[in-house]
Amino acid sequence: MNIKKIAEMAGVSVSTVSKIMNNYSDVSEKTKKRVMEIIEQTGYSPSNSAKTLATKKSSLIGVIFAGELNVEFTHPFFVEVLNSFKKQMGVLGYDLIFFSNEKFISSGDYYSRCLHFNVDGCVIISGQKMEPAIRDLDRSSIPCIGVDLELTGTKSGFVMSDNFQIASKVVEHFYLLGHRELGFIGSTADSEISNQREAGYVKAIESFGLTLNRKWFVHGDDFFESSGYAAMQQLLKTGSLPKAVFAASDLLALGAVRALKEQGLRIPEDVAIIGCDDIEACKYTSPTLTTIRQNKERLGVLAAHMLFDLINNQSDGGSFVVEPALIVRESCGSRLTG
Amino acid sequence: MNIKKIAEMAGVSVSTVSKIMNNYSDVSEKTKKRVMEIIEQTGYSPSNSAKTLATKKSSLIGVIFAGELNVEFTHPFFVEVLNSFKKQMGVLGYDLIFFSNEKFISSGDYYSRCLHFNVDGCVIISGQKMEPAIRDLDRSSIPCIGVDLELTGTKSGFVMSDNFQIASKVVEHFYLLGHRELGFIGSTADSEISNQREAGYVKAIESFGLTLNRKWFVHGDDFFESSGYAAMQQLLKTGSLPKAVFAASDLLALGAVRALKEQGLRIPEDVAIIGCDDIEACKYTSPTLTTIRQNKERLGVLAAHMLFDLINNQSDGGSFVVEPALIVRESCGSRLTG
DNA sequence: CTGAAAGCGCTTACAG
DNA sequence: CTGAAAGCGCTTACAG
Repeated sequence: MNIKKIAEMAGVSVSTVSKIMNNYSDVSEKTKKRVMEIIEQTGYSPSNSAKTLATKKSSLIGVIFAGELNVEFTHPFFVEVLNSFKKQMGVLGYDLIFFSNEKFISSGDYYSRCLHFNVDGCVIISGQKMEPAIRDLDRSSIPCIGVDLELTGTKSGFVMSDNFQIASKVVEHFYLLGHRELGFIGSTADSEISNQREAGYVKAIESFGLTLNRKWFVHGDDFFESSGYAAMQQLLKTGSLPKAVFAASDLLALGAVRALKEQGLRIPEDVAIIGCDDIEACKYTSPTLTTIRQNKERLGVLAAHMLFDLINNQSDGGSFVVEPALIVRESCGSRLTG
Repeated sequence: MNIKKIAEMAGVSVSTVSKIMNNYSDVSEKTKKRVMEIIEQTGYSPSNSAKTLATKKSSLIGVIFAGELNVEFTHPFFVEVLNSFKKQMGVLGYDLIFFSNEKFISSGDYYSRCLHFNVDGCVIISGQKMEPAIRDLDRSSIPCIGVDLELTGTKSGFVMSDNFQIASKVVEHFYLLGHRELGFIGSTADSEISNQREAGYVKAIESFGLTLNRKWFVHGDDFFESSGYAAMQQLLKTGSLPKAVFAASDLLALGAVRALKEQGLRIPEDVAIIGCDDIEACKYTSPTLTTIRQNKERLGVLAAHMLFDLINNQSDGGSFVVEPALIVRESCGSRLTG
């Protein structure tokens, strides 16, 4: 079934059918109705490739996981942002296409992939480090929104949680619980997100008038559980432990918890722990994990609307920062103050 | 940049460039080399829409989550299958497109969506219940692979874990631990997967010569934690508890654990629990959860290869069943036998 | 081994 | 309000 057959069946021209499908006003109600009925009956849906070829618009949004090849769909934070993004983008009339990295990651040529598929825009989800190829895309004329990734191109924007505020809420919570000796577990120096959280943490410690002790700051190789475990072991080896530790991700926190438990240490009595992300597992761990929740749904919805506006030239990009929330569970004990 | 410009730059015809791009043999090495160099330099990538329009092949695979609108990317089991599927499909030269349900779920017209995008094939991931629209797709000439979903069309196939074997391994484990009073927590009667696991469980109980006690069989509204919690509360209310419970998903199991703990009951001392799926959280819960691991990576890889063969007419569909593995953790106690 | 031309299914000025 | 025709960027018989 194609537009020509529909036109024949309705006894009108192809142009007229096209106009009706695209809601042009200069068609009589009568022909419109007749054609619509035929479209309805036949279940006709215009070929996206032909339409794309003619208009240079595909109604497709490219989804790019920058950096970490093996994470993608299993990353608990991004997947939730993506879920909300997809839903909102669907409402706005777009579908999502996922670029397979395998063949292209070496050349890393995301830009030509975008041209290849004629995507109307991209959402770029940050991995560990920024690939140069992402910069090319950012600088191009293709609308891009970064999630937890600062995109600065003229047709780009980004959304992220306020990492400074995240850190500040953590320090405040520790402070109110009476903890003065604070440690940190982060990812590698490559990770923008980890660095921001660390910088915010340092800043907050200082602004609360607490002593900053760098020996309690350790780093893993990524944001995963085994890195947190290794990092805490590193701390344990020094023989000196902080009273409270902020980990830059929940999985890092859970790894740290495991290392502490293995040494017979109690949480929160011996060491209080706060994670970051509020992944589902936090509720089921022992102790349940106090953490910072990012508003993933809102991040996804914002990303979708920003991208939509960028595509339709109703925005020049910019950025939105979403406020995080402290989720108090068991891993820090109860508040001492009201 | 397009094929015409490449042709001009190389001083050859468009046809020749096309042949080179598509690895036709009847081109001289000399021209081939010259053209390839120009393609390299310019970073030219042919328009997918033009190609699709001309060939009726898009190198795109449609991904469909059938049924559950809100689950999608946050479903811990499917997301891992999908990750492996995507990777393998990428190697085979395909990209993935995700249909937005929002506009179409009412009409549920997946088939016309497939035509719209000219997808070469589809992977359909089962939700709670089977939508009629999936049947239409299954019956169509578009190659489809179901994941945990029995597709029977002539151009269809499916992969799933052996649910009978899952149940049998659970019963065996309970049996060897000395448990004779076995309960079950499932999802709704709509769920094919839950039903299969239950049927397998019943069969295994009987073949082990144990007494089947239907009063210990309860069902939630879905596969999620809160359903498991509610289901266990239902059991608790009856005043009679089994010694061991198999839940059709890990989240159901975790909900059940929560309900038991709230009543001061100990796991595994008072009730042993086995879940299903081996989601990440199992390792972090208290107690850690004994479960059945489905080989998600293998399911994804198999789905990809089966779909590829179906697309290339090298197969008539069929199905693969993947063997599950029992993962022993703390929620059943230690084995009493060797 | 190379190229001219028709065709894929749309949209969009443009003419009427 | 309606339609003929060119064009989007490819591929593919076909002729040479």
